[in-house]
Amino acid sequence: MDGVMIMTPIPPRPPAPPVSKHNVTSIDVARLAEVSQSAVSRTFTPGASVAPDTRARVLEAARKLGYRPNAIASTLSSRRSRMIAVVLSNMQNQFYPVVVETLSQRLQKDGYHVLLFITETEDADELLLELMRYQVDGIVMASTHLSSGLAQQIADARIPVVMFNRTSSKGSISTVSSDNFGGGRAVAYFLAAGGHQRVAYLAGAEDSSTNQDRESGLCAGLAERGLRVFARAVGNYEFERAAHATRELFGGLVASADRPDALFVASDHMAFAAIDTLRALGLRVPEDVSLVGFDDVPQAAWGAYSLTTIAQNAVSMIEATVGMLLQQLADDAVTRDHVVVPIRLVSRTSARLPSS
Amino acid sequence: MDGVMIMTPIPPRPPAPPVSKHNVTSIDVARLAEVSQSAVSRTFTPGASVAPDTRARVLEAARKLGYRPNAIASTLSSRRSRMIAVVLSNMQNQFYPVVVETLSQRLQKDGYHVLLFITETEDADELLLELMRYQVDGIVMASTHLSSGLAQQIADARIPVVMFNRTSSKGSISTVSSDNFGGGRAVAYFLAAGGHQRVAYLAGAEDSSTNQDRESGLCAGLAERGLRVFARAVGNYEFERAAHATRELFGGLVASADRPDALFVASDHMAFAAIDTLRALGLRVPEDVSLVGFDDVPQAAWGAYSLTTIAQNAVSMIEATVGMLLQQLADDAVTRDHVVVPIRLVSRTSARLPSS
DNA sequence: CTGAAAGCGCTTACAG
DNA sequence: CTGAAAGCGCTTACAG
Repeated sequence: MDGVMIMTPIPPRPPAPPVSKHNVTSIDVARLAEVSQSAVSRTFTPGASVAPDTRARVLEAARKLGYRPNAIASTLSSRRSRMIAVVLSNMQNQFYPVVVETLSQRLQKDGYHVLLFITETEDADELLLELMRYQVDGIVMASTHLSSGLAQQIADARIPVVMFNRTSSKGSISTVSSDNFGGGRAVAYFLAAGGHQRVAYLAGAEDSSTNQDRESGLCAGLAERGLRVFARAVGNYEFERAAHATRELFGGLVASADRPDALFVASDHMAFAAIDTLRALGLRVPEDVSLVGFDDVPQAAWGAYSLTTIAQNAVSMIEATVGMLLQQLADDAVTRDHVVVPIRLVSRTSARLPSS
Repeated sequence: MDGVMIMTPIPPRPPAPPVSKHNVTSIDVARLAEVSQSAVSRTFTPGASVAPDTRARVLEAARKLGYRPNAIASTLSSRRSRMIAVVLSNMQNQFYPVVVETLSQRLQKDGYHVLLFITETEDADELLLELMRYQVDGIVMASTHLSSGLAQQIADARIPVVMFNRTSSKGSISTVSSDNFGGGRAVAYFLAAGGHQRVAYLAGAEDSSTNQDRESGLCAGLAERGLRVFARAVGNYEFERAAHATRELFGGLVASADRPDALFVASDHMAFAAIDTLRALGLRVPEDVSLVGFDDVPQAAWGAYSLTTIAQNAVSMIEATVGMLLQQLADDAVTRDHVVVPIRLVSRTSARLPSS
């Protein structure tokens, strides 16, 4: 029966109640309240000057009629939609659902709404242009990169953009990211202090700034401790590819003394795949291999993984993002800032502790 | 340094290029193409009648000017926004990120956009009213319930609504859900066939239709096999509460022969908490306790859990949801259908298999 | 504080 | 197929 659906039609609704098709507008309210349409508009515009009793009569009439200002009409005339576009890919990585949830609640708190776009592809240009048709007040890009041509177009249109959890080589767009380099280095220090000699790296997407910075940090930190990256494979931030990369790194060396004794994985999502794979190979975590992830997604704390990882402070990152957006909206000016949010190493049980 | 941010200001942009603040409109395009503004509008309206060479001149002019029709103005005059509101809570449960991703890609394919609302609270009414200000073409409710008063208002406004993964006792709103009763019953059959005698149930939110149907199915199925639910605790679809509920069910009985030998958990998300907790208590899954979840989220397949579970067919559910929405939009009529999508038991290793 | 009126940028009968 | 024009429901100077 797979794939079949059971439809249970319900008899047609009883004849519609005598509700006019006409939506109630500010003019209807004005008529009932015996004021001008402008007065109605002002009553619903924060900060506009309306006499207290005018306002009271308007509100009363609005309540009676069930009036709500039409946000689309308001957008057309005020050029403010109170919509923020959020562009994402990769909802598989639990970091992003957390971000979407926190971000959307944060924006709702300030009366903004989220227009969501999910794209797996690199075809961000067409998508962004489509977004701009909706007169969004700002854009949060937590996915892909921006072509420089498009970045220029958006800047010309005076739409604030923030790149979230990625930096741009051009520096021409505002960015918010964690201290990825510092995170990679902290892992290096931690593993070196734990006496590990052969630290492998499981990379995310090669062309992503997060991966590059985390890896640079790891290399720099290991170098400071007289070590270097012992082995490396690429997981592209994907679960299956991470499992495969782990097999590459350990597959032939399970019984060998020459296998990595530690593995730094560029994201928790890939780290779960790595742990599953190591265990399937018969290797124990952390007795045989210490493992450290990056993100501190909710599952990292789950008992079956208990992942030592670098925590990204999603709340701070979002606070910075929203702050930058709202500031630019308030000033009616597009700026370019680069915020780097500190990270924190969360030690659980997937990596051997420094013996000290 | 936790909580501190490092801001790296970038010098102000060079003087803006000579781009007029004026957005390019259909009038600008009409002027350049030497046609009427109506002709421009028709060129961008699928199905409108425009002579081929008029269209060509318009497109050429539009390309030169970088023109894109303003979707807000279009919404105001056509009363079609091509935006669908999606209301969610609980992005922690990985089923919902999967749904958001699939749903938003499915809608994008048809030229619709997702206006996202995340609400933890039961205060859906205010939220929905706010949504309606944006003239959304339809609403997908994958969260909370609808007060009957509000449901009526929405129906009066002729806005199609689909309740996703929940049913309503009133039947006055379209719904799409899995065969939750059938899923619960399938679990009962499966566990009974595996020789389990003491089947416990870890409930989701008591007032949710999904929980009620899954539990009814379990009870019915067990009854058919001459069994009944041996014990029960409530996890409310939350991870921590599920862990706590598991301790309630097994805490004092670890060494007892009188503890449950199987546990059906109303969602995978809670099932992960249950497995972690059982293991922490020293109980083996499935040797000491068989465990079955519901949803088949991506993590259910992860090695550390390898969860036997009832798979919801998210793609079919979404297809049905979008189909109903688009159909109603096309017919300009609000209907009420109830779609039930078949489920499938996915047997992994967290539950003992029927010996046959 | 208030009202009349122009304007935001489209769509859509209507007449040709 | 085409153009002139009304209208969608607001906001916002402007004048009082």
